[in-house]
Amino acid sequence: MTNGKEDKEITIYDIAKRLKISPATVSRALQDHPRISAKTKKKIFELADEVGYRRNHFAGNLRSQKTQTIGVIVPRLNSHFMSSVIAGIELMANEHGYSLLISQSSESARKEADSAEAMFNSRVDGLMVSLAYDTNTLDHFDKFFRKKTPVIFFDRVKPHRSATSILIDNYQAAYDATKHLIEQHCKKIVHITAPPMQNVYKDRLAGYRSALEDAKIKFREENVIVTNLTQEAGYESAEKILKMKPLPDGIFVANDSCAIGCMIALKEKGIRIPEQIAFVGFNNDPMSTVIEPKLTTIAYSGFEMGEVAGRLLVNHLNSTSQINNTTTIILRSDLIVRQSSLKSPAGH
Amino acid sequence: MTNGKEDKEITIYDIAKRLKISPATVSRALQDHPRISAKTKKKIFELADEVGYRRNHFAGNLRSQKTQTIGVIVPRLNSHFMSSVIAGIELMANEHGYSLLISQSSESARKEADSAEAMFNSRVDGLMVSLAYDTNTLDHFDKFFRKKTPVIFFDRVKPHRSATSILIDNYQAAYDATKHLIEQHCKKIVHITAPPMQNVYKDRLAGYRSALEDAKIKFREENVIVTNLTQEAGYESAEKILKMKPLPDGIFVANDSCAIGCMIALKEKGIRIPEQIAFVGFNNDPMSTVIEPKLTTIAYSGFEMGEVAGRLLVNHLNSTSQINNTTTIILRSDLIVRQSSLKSPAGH
DNA sequence: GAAAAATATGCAACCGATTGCGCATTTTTC
DNA sequence: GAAAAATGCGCAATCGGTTGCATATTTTTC
Repeated sequence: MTNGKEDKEITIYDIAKRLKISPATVSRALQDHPRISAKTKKKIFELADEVGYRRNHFAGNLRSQKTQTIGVIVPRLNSHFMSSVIAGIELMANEHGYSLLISQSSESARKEADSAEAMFNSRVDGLMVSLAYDTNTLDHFDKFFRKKTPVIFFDRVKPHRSATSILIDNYQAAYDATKHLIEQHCKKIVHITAPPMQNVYKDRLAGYRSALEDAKIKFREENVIVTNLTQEAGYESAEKILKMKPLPDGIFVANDSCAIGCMIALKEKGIRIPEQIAFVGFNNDPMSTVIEPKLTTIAYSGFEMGEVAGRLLVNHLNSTSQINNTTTIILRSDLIVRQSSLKSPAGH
Repeated sequence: MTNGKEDKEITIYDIAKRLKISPATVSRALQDHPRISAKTKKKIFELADEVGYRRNHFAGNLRSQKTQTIGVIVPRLNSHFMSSVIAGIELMANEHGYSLLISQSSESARKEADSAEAMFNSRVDGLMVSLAYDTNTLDHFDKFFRKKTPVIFFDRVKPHRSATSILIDNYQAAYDATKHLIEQHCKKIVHITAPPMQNVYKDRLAGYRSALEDAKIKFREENVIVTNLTQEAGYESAEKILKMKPLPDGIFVANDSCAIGCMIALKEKGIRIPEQIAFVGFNNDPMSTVIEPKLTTIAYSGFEMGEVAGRLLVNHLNSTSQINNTTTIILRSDLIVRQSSLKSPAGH
């Protein structure tokens, strides 16, 4: 069959024996330790290469008590935004020799806690989390904080003195989105969002409110619809909207899929968008360019967020930088104007 | 601060000492070894629980030469289908104590080989792969085959005597899709697909062709448009279509996003869908219900595919079943008829 | 050219769980 | 009641790198 050599794993002991030196020297050489002479290193690297030596992570990690693994917990894996974030994290992690342990909470705080427990037991070197819908305490991460394992929250975050957060300025983004609707002469703007338990929804609500007030439009509780932001929820919200008198002339939704569900329902009822009701979403999901009219939305890159989070964690773990110096990182977001919000003829 | 106990990791030695028994007994008890008495086990479990013992994977894996890790390589992470598959795999893997090492090839055979190499070096217990666009050899998996590490291909597969494949019947699905268009009285049906290097595209092309021939419609090379199946490619393909004389009256696209790109472009040119041109896509992407008219498509569950693949691998690794007995698993797929293909008034 | 400093390598004890083998104790067998 | 079988547990080696400390060798210093 095969060579025979290829079947047995090569260890540093094999290399040491062949070169008549000690395993310690081989180990150090492989780590590019300064105390090993260039000549010896060369010999070792060449032989290692020749015989196809592969470091055994388990032996090394056992000794060094590092796992070279990063845990990632997200609400769900199969959303465009989240899978982009993960792609970004993966890129950074892979580049620096870290592996990813990925788990989803399915928007449940309990499963999030379970995942955290599992991650803890797997002794991940660092943890990245985007919180579930109904997470209202960070107690399940206490173990990590106590052990000084770095934890990074992204997008859906909660402030904590031992953790770093990466997110966009949700307040400002929502302010801009709402202001844009106002500039399109909307007078009655509805906001569809999730329960304001998570920062993202609380801040978006606040931004919406401020924009209204700055334009001397009174904020009204009854113009805020709280849902779970799924596409179905959007569809159902349309009913509530149709019952409003007068009908709103603008709707700002805290996420695109929900906005799209709502638009579809309203269109079925014969509402013209944007003429009767203008729409702004949030996230720049690929779907936002498929719906008709195309959806105005807030764009921010999940991939970039993943990269930033990944880089931050990796740098900290390799201690080129201390994570503690940073508690919050704000990434850029942009309002992308499309037809769904353009009442004025400016929109070519 | 904290208890003090919580800071140091508990090992089986600690438990052994406290109970005045040997670590071997503790180890065996924790594995529910039959030779340890129920009484002893009980004591051990209780203490382990009390002091918060966590098994050290590294020590165990080092000894047992198992990593309890499954490698996953996908073309890209941020597609609805792929992230669903991964969600399915994650579920199964997690349930059985396996971790996932995830990596993306970005549709490049070279990066796929790199990832495979990395997975091999991480000594994954098993590997799941959906092949990149331009992968035309499985040589980069030889190492796994030689080492008898199980490899499962899913969706985008290539037959190999040492690997198992999980996929749908692409031929039949494409046949059904095309037949459906024919039943809608389409006479000239265009097929947009990717280069037929991968099974999925080859089989879909064959199904399309057979359906035509069975309906006594001549298959014409010039009615097949080869692209990379992105949404942009669909958009661009519309140009080619508009130049055809006569215009086709039906288009079967090998994936939804490309179909949608094409539909958007055609709509912009004033083509009426489905009246002038009927559309059928493939994958049942969430976008397919957002486009107008809603897209008829082939539905199959990525989540389920992930679950099946995960279960198969896990069972094999736990040797409750041998994977070698199975070389191919075909999952169910369904034609979902929506407005985009309904020329006849039968549509609801 | 001897002492001091710098460089290069080795020894051996870890890290924590697993497991073949052996011994001791208890139970079964006839 | 002695031999055989079953049960319960411990000893000690093992998996493969890592690293503090010691030792050996070379280079520098004056």
